[in-house]
Amino acid sequence: MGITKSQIFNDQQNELAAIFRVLANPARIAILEYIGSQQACICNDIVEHIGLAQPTISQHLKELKSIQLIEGEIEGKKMCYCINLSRWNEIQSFLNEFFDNTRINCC
Amino acid sequence: MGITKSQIFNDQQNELAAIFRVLANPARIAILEYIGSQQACICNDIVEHIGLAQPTISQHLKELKSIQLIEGEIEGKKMCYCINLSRWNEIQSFLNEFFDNTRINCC
DNA sequence: TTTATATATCGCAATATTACGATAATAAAT
DNA sequence: ATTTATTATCGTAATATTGCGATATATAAA
Repeated sequence: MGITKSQIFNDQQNELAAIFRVLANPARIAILEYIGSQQACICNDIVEHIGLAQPTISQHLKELKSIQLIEGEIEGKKMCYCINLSRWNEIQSFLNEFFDNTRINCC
Repeated sequence: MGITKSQIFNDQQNELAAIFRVLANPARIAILEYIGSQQACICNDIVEHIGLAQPTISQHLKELKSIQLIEGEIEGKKMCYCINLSRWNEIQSFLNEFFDNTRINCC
């Protein structure tokens, strides 16, 4: 098999897992930290800062965009990426809800 | 290549990614939610509740144990799993730190 | 219009993950 | 001691992920 059986889980569980999956890579963590620390967040700067090949970074940025964690704005021939703050906060709350609701009984 | 280049990232980034990786699966989310909702958390109950094969559940439990999110206690021939509350809280704080520290400037 | 620069996409190789059947290991019950 | 019940491990097939070279695309500069 090898494929996650997402049909047997509910939307909230699948969405949580999807968010965690995007965050489950040190390059993407590093990219988010770098974007968060910069005023300007030019794609090429990210490539140089992280130390992975440009296509690799581009792919990671695409994954981060897929859950709206970051947004890209065209600036001439450059691309300015930034964190989507409202989505950032929304995801943080969503994760905290999961941690808070699950922290209960047992043993 | 296909392997994550963890050498080029720092410990905090790698640890964050490792935690997110364990959480990045709806079956493991469902297992955690189920364990959190029960007083007793017998392995076999988890198997029946989730609806995946017993070896699959056992493997997921192993992953959750690998980051100390849950603990298993032998009770006769049964196994009682429970959430490790101090680790649970520690991880929640660690993730919040990441979200809080990264939520900055840009655009 | 040609050239240079910046980013995205394609295709592939190397690994990692998910799921499960078969089976081993363990402990209670008979 | 044998059987039964519960959980773990092994091996494997199907897929997913990571990373990069080659290349396409797009815009600015010359």
